[in-house]
Amino acid sequence: MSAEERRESVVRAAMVEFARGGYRGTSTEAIARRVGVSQPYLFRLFPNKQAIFEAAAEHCIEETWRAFDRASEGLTGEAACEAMGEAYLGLIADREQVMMQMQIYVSVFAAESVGDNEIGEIARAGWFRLFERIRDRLGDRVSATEFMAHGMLINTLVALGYPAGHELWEGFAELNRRRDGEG
Amino acid sequence: MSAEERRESVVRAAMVEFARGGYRGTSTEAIARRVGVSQPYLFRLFPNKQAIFEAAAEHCIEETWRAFDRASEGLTGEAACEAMGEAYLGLIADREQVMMQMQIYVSVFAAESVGDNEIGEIARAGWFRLFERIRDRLGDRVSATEFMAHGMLINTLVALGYPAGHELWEGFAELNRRRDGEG
DNA sequence: TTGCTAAGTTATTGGCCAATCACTAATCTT
DNA sequence: AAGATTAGTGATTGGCCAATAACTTAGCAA
Repeated sequence: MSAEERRESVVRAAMVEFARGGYRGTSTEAIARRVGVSQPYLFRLFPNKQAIFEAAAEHCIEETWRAFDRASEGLTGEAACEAMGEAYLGLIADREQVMMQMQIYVSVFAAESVGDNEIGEIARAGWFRLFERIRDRLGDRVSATEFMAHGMLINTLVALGYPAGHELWEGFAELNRRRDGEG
Repeated sequence: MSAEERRESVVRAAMVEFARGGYRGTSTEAIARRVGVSQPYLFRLFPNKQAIFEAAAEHCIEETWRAFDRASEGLTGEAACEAMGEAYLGLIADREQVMMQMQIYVSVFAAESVGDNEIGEIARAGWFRLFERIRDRLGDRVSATEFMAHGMLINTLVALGYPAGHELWEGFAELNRRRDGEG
């Protein structure tokens, strides 16, 4: 397998592992095992552990957008909003995608606390790009902000692991119904 | 100082450290240093590191509610919502309070991935209790859900470290103005 | 003043982990 | 077929860290 192909499989494996354990709680050994290569070989493909995390973070944000894009292609405004909302509910079927997003958020502060702004800049740029694309599709900033807010609530409910049918999920569903009714 | 008083100061110190580094990225040594005691003494006060994290998590959620409670005492409905929204903006002045919340969220999944449901149960119970109290104050479930969603968006913007005045913050402010106008 | 209790320390250990080094095996080039 | 490039491994190391064990100090009661 070429180095470039390997790098891609490392990024996918890293996403799964980092989603579970976070940056500090994930060993390069665990990533290597999942890829099926030796641990030292990761350091031929990436300069260090942080570079793997950054690549996984980039990939995660792009993947999120692709899911929204696919779901709402050709739509705008309220129709796009509904399509993307459904896409989000599909996305969270695997908790890992959501968890990786949250791991990015907490890693920014940790990194910046020790003087490293690199992850932060990647994350801020990536997240803002996601926001802009959503805003362009929904047509206005306020709708996009509200969409993101709902997304962040979903992330939290998923992370905390409330089972389907819990009152918190019901509350969210009711909120959506009411919004769709008004909109 | 009595053991009980020490335990309380450990919890406060632990919140700061865990907020920055997360569970795995925080050493008991760092917590002890912040408290001003030796590292092994922590294990006289708590059975293990996880117990310290759990205590800090509990404390964090309770503290959040106290801030809301103080701000909205005697108010209900829309007035309570505005008061609590302002309180939230005050809360995030120290990024640590917000970050500890997010660290709780990601720690639940990490713990449950290795078969430990304890943190998860504490976090789910604590967060739901927070939700119920807010719902009771705001008067209905949908308002509470929306309030929480906005809170989770704020958490994310804070975690990612967007500076005040960034378009994302402006979008949020506009959303609030519009909602207040309608409400 | 002795003996007890509660607060606290120093020293240590066993395990994990990122990263480096030196090496091997296969494929491609000329 | 020789030399060069590319993919990949095994062994190791130095540092960190949770937790334990053994010891110390200070107050207090009889």
